Amino acid sequence: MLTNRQLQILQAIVDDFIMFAQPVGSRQISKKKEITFSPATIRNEMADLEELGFLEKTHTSSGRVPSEKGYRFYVDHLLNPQGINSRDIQQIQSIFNDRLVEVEHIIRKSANILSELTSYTSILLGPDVQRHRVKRFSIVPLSSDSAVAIIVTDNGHVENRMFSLPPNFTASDLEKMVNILNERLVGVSLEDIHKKLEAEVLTVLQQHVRSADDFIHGLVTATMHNSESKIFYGGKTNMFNQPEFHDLNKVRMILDLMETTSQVQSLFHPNESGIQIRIGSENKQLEMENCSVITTTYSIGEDQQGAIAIIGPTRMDYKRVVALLDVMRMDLSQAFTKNRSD
Amino acid sequence: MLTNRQLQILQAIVDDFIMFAQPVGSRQISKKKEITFSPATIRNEMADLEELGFLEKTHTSSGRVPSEKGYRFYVDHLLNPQGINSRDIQQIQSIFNDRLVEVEHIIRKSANILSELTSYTSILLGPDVQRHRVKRFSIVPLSSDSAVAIIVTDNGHVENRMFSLPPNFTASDLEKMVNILNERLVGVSLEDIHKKLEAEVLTVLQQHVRSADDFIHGLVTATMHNSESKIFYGGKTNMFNQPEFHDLNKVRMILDLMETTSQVQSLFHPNESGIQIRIGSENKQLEMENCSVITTTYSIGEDQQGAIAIIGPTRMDYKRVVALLDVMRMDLSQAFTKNRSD
DNA sequence: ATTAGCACTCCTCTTAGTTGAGTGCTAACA
DNA sequence: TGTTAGCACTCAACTAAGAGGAGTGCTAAT
Repeated sequence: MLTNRQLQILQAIVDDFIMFAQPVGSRQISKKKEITFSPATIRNEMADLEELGFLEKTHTSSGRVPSEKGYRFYVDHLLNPQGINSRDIQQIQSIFNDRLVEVEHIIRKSANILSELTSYTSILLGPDVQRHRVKRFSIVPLSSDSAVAIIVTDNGHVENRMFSLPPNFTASDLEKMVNILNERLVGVSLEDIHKKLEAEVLTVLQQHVRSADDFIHGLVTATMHNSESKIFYGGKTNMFNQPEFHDLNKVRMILDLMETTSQVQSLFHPNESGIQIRIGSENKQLEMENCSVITTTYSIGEDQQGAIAIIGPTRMDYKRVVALLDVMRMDLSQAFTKNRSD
Repeated sequence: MLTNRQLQILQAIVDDFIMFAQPVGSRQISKKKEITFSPATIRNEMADLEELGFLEKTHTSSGRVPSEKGYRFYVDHLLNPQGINSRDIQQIQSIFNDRLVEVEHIIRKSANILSELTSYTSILLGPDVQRHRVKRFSIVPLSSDSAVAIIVTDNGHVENRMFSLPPNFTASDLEKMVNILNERLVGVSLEDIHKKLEAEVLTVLQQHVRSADDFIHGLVTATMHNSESKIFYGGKTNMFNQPEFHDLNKVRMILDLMETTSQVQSLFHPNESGIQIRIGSENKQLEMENCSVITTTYSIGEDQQGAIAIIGPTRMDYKRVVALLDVMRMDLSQAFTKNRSD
């Protein structure tokens, strides 16, 4: 158990390092007004804190730097939630100023504002399209041998896919088909379409429409690799500002990671609620060794969910980011559920 | 006018510098087998070439480096077109292997393969959606007060936009509306929809559908900011490989530029045909001082056009990139026009 | 228990010296 | 007259040595 004084010193060190990115020494700490004891005392405490694993030295006679354990303790116990200033709130509100109807626009704008306010990189996940339900299914023929299948979901999302038509496929065939599909698929979620098609609809179609096999096959494969939730980025190059990322290789690895959808998605932890903080190697990705990732979720409508992530150095301004994310998630959730009941 | 020997030396220097990224000296050149004269002679010629502005020195006693004028001369006069090897061609062909129907998939894959083959960054512009023509217009109501408008174009592209319905808008209103819109809009290109709506359709609609004003207004604004052609990137971080981009600031500026749609679009010169090469400051963007951009176009269907750009250092392997782009544009054009007449 | 004092560490910056690649010029050569 | 060998000179890049300074740990005094 840490003494009060140790807590105070640990906090001062982490705060200072977050601010200046320089190893912090005992004198530096002693100058702060909330600190009442001498550099020598601080040095003793620092030695203890180091022994406990909360601090590290870069070399024998350097100042101290928080360890991952130090950051962890800091965010768990020393992060007295603090409001953000009104200018920040104003900026966030500006997202909703221009009465944008489309979810996508709002999210895109949110990503940009978040990265601006934090000066880190933001990633926003849109709603999970897989859980939308089919509102309307339609097919628009383009030529004698190709057509576009369109699915509109209850949330107004539109999925579309081109496919080729079997030869001698008539307009009435198509109509029958669309009718059958609408009867059966409306209300089914996108993730279930594939199953549903194979289990029920396939046989019905084969009874009513000739030469449908090819067609169905195309349709099934088309619905198989459905699109995942869209990903929006803000401030991709913001990390260049951070002194810890003056290393080309690190930056490159992170940028590359952000191009890989699956990697990005594994940054999120949709099952946990509230705000999650992963510090350095707590992230599964090796590339993220020197990064912290703060994530949270927001709700879209009744049962949809989106997610937000902020990526920065482990020396991240946790207090500010957590506060900002908190406001953001609330505002987004509110905007998207209000929208719906409009 | 340059002598034969000067041409030979200039070519050797540019080739060498492209390969090794090091200032090249007279000895280095004299060792090449196609060079038959001594270092001293080469030094004299180099001095002349420098005076003529084709070469530069990094300091008094360094080897020579091609100037922008040198590169320009090189690509204009010394770039004997050379085939690419069969492995490259095979890789390019692999884009078309898996019978993808969708333009978007092919383009996405092309961007990746191009960046792999060149080890530079590739940017592909999809077809210019603005010039597609409306094939079908439809509206799907989501709730009592909102709906999705969907436009399917002759090329199978789907545009959709949410908008709010005026209160007391009935299903039959909607049907009338959709019928009118289809009668008038089918065959109109997306860029003209806006005009057409205002000029003709507006009055007709007002006659037939009550309380349509709001609706039309929404529709008009929705069609106004239509989406531009989609942009696909390949190998965004490839430039990290180039020694000239070991400078964080340069990389950052270029990456930032690539996030700005308007900037990216101004890299292209759609009116010129064939393959364009912009070297260093020939690019309008300041950020591109140290880059060369090679662009070309490919055709999609009868009258659509896409574009390709490769961004690399001025010390780019022009010969290879030009050859690759040439194959690529042909293959893409062929694939997309074949697809259509299938 | 706290703190002033002090020896010690080691990073960082500066200066000086060395090396080597490459040039330009001159004079010899074919 | 064009080509080339030879040589003095330049300058970036590397190495070594020394000075300065921030910061520590320990001891002894308060």
